[in-house]
Amino acid sequence: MHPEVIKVACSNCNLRELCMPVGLSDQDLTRLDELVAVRRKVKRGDTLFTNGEKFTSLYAIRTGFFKTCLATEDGRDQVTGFQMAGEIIGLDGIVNDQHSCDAVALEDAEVCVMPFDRIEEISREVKALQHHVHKIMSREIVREHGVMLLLGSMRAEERLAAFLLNLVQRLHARGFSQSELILRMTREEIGSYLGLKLETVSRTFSKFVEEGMVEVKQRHVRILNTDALQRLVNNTSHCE
Amino acid sequence: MHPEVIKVACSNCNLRELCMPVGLSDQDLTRLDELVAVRRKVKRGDTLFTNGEKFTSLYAIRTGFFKTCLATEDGRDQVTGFQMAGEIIGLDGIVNDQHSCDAVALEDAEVCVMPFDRIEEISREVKALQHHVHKIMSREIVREHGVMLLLGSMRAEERLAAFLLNLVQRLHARGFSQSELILRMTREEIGSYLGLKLETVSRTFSKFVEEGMVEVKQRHVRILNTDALQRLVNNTSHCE
DNA sequence: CGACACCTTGAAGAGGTTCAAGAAATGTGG
DNA sequence: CCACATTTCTTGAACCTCTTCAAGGTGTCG
Repeated sequence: MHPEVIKVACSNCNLRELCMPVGLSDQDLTRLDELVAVRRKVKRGDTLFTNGEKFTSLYAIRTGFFKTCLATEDGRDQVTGFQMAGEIIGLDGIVNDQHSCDAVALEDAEVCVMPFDRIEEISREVKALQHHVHKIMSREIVREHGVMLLLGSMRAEERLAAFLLNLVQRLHARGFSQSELILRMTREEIGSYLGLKLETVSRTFSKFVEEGMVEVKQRHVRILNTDALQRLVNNTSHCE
Repeated sequence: MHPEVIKVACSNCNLRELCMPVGLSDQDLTRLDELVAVRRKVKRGDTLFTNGEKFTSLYAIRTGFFKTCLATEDGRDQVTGFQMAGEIIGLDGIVNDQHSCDAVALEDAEVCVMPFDRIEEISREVKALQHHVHKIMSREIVREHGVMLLLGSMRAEERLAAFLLNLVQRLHARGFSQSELILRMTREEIGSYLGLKLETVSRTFSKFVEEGMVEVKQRHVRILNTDALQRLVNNTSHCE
C-alpha cells in the first residue's frame, strides 16, 4: 500500500522530547520503541488520512507541515488546524473508529505511524506514556478552546495577529527564528482557519505592513513588532 | 470544603450507559465503583471549577446543566460548550494540571467526582475503561471541530439552526422531546457560544418564528419544522 | 410590588464579503 | 531553459450581514 516505509526507533529520535514523555527508565524506553511501526512519507498535496477512512494509528510528524480540514457535502470547508514537526495528528479518529477530517501535507513530510492499539497496550504498562497520551488529547482540546475564542470574539486583525504569534512561537520552540517565518499555506487556507475570506487576509497583511508591524513578501513574513501584535490580540477596546 | 457530598456506586446508576463503557464483567463493574469518590451538588450560578484552579478530577454530570467558558483578562468571554446529564467535563485540566476554563451551573446540578489519578489507575487494569476515556476525549475534539466549522463558515441563521438541532438531538437521546426544549441559557450565552451578539440571536429567533419554523416563548422553544432547520444548516447557496 | 435581569425591536453604522481585474509567483512541457 | 498556463496574491468598489446604540417591554424573584 505505502511503499515509502522504514523501520525506526523512538529512543534516539531527536524529536522525542516533543512527542514523547521524558524521564523514562531504559526499560520503558525499550517498550516505547515498539510504538512506532513504521515511518511513512507523504508528498506535498497528498493526504495522510481522509474523512471516513478507518482509524488505525496516530501519527507523529517528523518533518513537514500539515493542515487538517473538515469538508462537508454541502461545500463548506474548514481548516481545523496546522501541524508541524513533533505534533501528533489523528486523534479525531478514536471516537468512531474512523477519521472525521482530512490531513493534507502542505510540504513533503514524513510521519511516524503509531498503531493505536499498540499505544493503548503500552499505555497500560507504562504510566508515563498513559499520562502523556492524556495530556496530548487535553492539549488539543485546550487549543481548540483558543480557536473558538478567536473565531467567536476577535476581529480580523486580531485573528491574524494571534495566528502569526502562535506560528512563530511554535516554530521558535523548534529552534527557528522568533521573528521570521515562511507560511506553508495559502491565504485561502489561513482564511479558512481564521473564519475570513482570503481577500480579508491579504488586506489585513497589507495593513500590518503599512503600520510597520511586519514585512511580507508572499509567504515570507518577518515580524518587526511583536509587542504591537500582542497588544492587538489582548486588545480590550472592543470588548465589554 | 464541599459539605454537599454523598458516597455512591456507578454499577447501578441509571446514567451509566451514557458516561461509562458498556458490556463489562461483574468484576470490572466492581472496579468501576471505585472511580467515583463522591457526588457534589452545585447550585445554579455557582462554579464547579474555575480557570487556574488545580485539576484533580473529571466530573460526570448526573443532573443539571452547565456551560464552560473562557474569560480572558482583557474582557473577552467565550462560551465553549453547554453540557447536560451524562456528559463529562474537566478534560481541559489534564494538560497543565490546572483548569483552563470555568464550568458554571446554569441550573441546580449534581455531579459525580472522579479523581483523575484513580481513572488512570483503573484504566491500566480495565481495557474497556481505558478505551472509553480515549473515546470521550476524542469525541470532545471532534465536537469542537464542528464548532469551528460553525464559527468559521456559517451565517447567523445557520448557526442558530445548528445549535437548536444539536440541543434537541442530545435531549432526545436522554428521553426528552424531539421538538420541544427549554433553554437553560440566556440569549447572551447562546450568542457567545455562536459568535453572535445577543440582539442577533434574538432577531434570528424572531425570524424563525415569522417563517413558522419554531415557536418561541422566552426560553420555551418548540421546533415546528426540523427539516427546514436542517436545510438551513446544510445550505449550499452561500458556499463555493 | 418594585427592582433587576432578560428579551425584543428599530435605526444607523462598521467590518467583512463579494465581484472583478490585474499582477506576481509557480509549475509544466516542449 | 524559456514560454505559457495556472495558481496565488493584491487591490478597488459596491454591497450585505451583523453590530452598536437606544428604548421599551416582559418576566422573575425577593
